[in-house]
Amino acid sequence: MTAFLSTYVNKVDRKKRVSVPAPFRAVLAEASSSALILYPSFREPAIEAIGRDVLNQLNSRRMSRSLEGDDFEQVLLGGGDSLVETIMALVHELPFDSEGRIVIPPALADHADITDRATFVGRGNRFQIWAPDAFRDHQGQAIDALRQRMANGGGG
Amino acid sequence: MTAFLSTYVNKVDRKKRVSVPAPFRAVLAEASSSALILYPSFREPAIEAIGRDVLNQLNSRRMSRSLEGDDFEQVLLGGGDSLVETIMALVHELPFDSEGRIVIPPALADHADITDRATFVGRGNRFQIWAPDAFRDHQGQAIDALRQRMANGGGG
DNA sequence: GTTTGTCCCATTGACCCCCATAATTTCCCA
DNA sequence: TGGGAAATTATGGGGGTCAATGGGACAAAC
Repeated sequence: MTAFLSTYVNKVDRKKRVSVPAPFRAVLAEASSSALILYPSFREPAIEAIGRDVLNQLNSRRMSRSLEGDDFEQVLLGGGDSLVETIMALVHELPFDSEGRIVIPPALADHADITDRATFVGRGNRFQIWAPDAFRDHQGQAIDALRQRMANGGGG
Repeated sequence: MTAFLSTYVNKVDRKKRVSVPAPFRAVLAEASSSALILYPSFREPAIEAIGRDVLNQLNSRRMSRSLEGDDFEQVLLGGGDSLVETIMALVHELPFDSEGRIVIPPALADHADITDRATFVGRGNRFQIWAPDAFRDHQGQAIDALRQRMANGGGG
């Protein structure tokens, strides 16, 4: 499985369109469905993005776990995993136009404070979309924290 | 698996291209994918380099571990391993041209202060790319430190 | 009628492929 | 062992291709 790697900053045009970086599109195209799933991050002012296939895997795994445990209440009424259930409701499935662009739904653009530019951040199995300034700050802090951790005898 | 060994200094041409030493390319070609992954070192003003297959293994292992452990939060929002997630964003996957050259991304060239020449340093499982002057200094200090430690009765 | 959204075409600039050359190394054979 | 030929490697440059971006046309919704 190829991964989402690296960071790209693309422009949001006046029609609110933004190109998804070609390497990310290529990763999505490898999966059975190349559709794109977006939802807000709960930890950060960012949009999370995964392929449709990941969501399918996740849900079938949830279902089979409930069935194997004879937890029919979970299958019929849910309730055991509020994080996943909440995210399922917040998800947007977006189509690409013929040039590989998407239109970010206003609710998500608001959440990440994205206006005229968007930073696409590879995270391996998924990627994120940030407002460029916010991401710079966030990444700087993350790197500082890691440097500290490694200087204090951490591995890596 | 054969290892990255020895040190080579190559020229960066005016198109910012630089040949990866043929012995290093040969090591990469042994893997399923011969693509090259670069990312900044956190400890030194140098670029770290590994094969693409290493990242693939790392990511698929992360994904299957999360799914099998029913850690859906990790799949959807990440957060369990800030080192890996941060590096995924800093990574660049570089293609070779038909002559075995790469173009070092500006962000990485800046980090290592590489302009017209680049030193390729074998480190066994990975290799590094340095500005030649910086590497000379660094290596000199490393050797001095080792001499001291051994003179003081230290082990390897 | 106005607005929203999607499809299609145009432009530009960066990147990658191809070709060429020179220097080095390897190989082969005497 | 030495010398020459062939292959490989490092380097330089031109041009075609593709990705990112912009804008217009058409259809659907309000």
